[in-house]
Amino acid sequence: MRYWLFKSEPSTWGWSDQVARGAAGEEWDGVRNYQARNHMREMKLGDLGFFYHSQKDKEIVGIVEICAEAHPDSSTDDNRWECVDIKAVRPMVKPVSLAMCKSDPRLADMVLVHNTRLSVQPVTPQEWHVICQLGDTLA
DNA sequence: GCCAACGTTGGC
DNA sequence: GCCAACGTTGGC
Repeated sequence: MRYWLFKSEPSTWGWSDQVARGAAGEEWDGVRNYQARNHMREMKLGDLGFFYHSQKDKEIVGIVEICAEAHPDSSTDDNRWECVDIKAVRPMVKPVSLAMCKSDPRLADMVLVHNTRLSVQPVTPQEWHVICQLGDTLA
């Protein structure tokens, strides 16, 4: 089991949109970055991820689960691009802000802290548990 | 709104 | 194959 982080601008696709899809989940489409795509190719059914709001909020707001492994991105005919499907599992009891991540020494090496532009990122198990604690949320 | 970081494109 | 120019993202 591995852990991930999905970044989205809430005005485009936010946590409430994700929750509205329910158990059916939704394609994480539109990614046009090789690093991000490669991470999605590594994802397995049942892997968990954080859902992060970029721009205005800058905080981790929920937990999602991979409900379909990598497949062609239906938003393009270009077969280079693939995506996974994710479904909402539960919200963070308390959102964990970027500022909190930056100020916690245990999260100093987190990709989110230091490669702000990558939209799909790996999260280590240690980082996963620290953030769940900060968010008062069940890992 | 600005700017730094990063990825991509295209000329050579 | 290198590198300058350009576009995009996202934090501040």
